[in-house]
Amino acid sequence: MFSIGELSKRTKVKVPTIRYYEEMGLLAEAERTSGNQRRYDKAGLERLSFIRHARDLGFSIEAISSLIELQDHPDQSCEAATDIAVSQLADVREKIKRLKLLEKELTRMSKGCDGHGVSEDCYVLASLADHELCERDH
Amino acid sequence: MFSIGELSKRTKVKVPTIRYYEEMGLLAEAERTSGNQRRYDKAGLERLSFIRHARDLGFSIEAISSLIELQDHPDQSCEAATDIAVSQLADVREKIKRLKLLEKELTRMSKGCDGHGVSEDCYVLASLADHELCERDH
DNA sequence: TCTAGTATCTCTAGTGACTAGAGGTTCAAG
DNA sequence: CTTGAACCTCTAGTCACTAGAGATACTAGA
Repeated sequence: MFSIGELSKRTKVKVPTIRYYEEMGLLAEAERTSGNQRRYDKAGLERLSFIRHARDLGFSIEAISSLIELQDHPDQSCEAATDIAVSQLADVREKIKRLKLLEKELTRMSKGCDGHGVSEDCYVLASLADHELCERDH
Repeated sequence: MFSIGELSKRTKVKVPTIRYYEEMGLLAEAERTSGNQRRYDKAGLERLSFIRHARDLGFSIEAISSLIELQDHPDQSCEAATDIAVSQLADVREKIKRLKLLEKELTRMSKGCDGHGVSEDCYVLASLADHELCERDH
């Protein structure tokens, strides 16, 4: 059994975040000492690691909730879990696509001005003001 | 002179968002009719287009504030503007890098399970529970 | 056993960039 | 002059935390 600080150190999840996850129902309510402090065991550590890993991969709290629900019912079909992962993957791909367009546009803008002139002639500012200067949608 | 609804239509920025930008100081306080409704002119339209374009490119409200400040002083050096653009570009590149790692990991996970088994054997859930199963950092 | 210092507790409020809704007023067309 | 859409302000909610206040608990050393 270890304290919330110890759990925090081991999982690299900040203490207030752990409490927040408990409040959101991702973590079961922890056991308490006589002085009302939380105490965790291996199961708690594993669950928090799971949550942290999923968050790192960009899953929402809601999605993680569903994943945990599935984890707690090992006999149920895991279709929902793969669905969530696949949809998360689609999401990530969409974001990458969008960011690549931004990258192109920002690169073009930055190259257009060396920063040594005055605002009036700045290509960065001109590009922002006039969308026509952009090469493509973004 | 046109109404906030008209401005919204022309810029594709929602009405409450326009009011929000005004509150945040991005847009100057609009003139009002005798009945207290906002009225905009070409300058207002252009400024909002600028803001919208910058937001589309992922600039923060704070960054846009600085850019507008520079725009309002055409005689000043535009170094700060290019700095902002370059840092935004670095930010976007960083995000792309990170998302690509996630994409790889999520692809691997999704491929590992067809969704037809039970949760207990689900590779998606197993991967989330055990970081060791991942190929690389993310 | 006492004490000092760190860790923990709960609660409230703030972040960014909006979005939603209530309840009331103004505008423009017919 | 009426009707209905558009507008007004204000408050609160979103997501996933983060920060801070003020109080209590734990733990290591004297």
